[in-house]
Amino acid sequence: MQIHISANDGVPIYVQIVNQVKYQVASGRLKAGDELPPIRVLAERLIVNPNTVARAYRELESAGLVEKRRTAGTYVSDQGSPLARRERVRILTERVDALIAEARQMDIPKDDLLKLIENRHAVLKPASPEE
Amino acid sequence: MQIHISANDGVPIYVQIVNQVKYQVASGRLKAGDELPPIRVLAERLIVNPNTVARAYRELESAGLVEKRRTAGTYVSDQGSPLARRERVRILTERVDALIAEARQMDIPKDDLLKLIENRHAVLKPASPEE
DNA sequence: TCACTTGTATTAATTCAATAATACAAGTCG
DNA sequence: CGACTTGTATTATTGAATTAATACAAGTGA
Repeated sequence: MQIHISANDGVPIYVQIVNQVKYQVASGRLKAGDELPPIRVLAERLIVNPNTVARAYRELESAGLVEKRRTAGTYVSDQGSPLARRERVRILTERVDALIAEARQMDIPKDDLLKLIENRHAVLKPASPEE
Repeated sequence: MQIHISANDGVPIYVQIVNQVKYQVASGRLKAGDELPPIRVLAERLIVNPNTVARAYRELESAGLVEKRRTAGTYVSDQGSPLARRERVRILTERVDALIAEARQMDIPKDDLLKLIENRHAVLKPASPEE
């Protein structure tokens, strides 16, 4: 599993790890059952404190993307499972609610919002791995 | 203009001010041309440093919601003006882009996202002032 | 005009999230 | 069984964001 950290992004290291794992799962480069590197191993590779990787793994677990088997490692969970999908939808729902609230504050009607999403979706066509 | 600050929200004071002004403008309680309280007056009322209010006003200005007339006060700008609307759309576009990126990472198709927004919009029907 | 009220700028203190240092707990698997 | 490898917990450090203290600048409008 390849992960790249850029130091001065303003983006916290643990978030960078989370995002890259998420992307690799979504893109199929990481499949259900695949084992992630042990915390210490990845930490050493990234020249980062093990706690930082631990935090990333913790977030990934609570997002339903991976499962931790105590002393046996961390594994990509089955994304097709109802539980994993439900978790993803739950998280996305939070984001959507925030967006709707903001649109309302701005007095922008729902239909305009939907149109905006259509447009941006078209513009942002190729989901690029790098940010 | 009534503004309420809750101390231990985790939400920065200046953000609370910004949000409440935004909401009052969106809801029509503040209209184009209305004058906001002078920085010092609002600061005293909220028992907060004038700089904190100044920051809120600065953000509101750069969001296109208010206009500052140097020594003559701060006024709600005309939200119908193309400039104000363009600014609001610009800000909303950032949020939308982030949401789309997240949905993609989660491998949730556009149509599901749109459906989710429709649903949440219905659920969240009455935009409540309090959060 | 010119005192007063407005927003601005600069610097410091404080708070809090992110990261690190270090030690602990526990299941695996030879 | 028991050493090893795994994730966990606790505490400290650091750095950035928030808030505050204080002084400045400038247009208004009586």
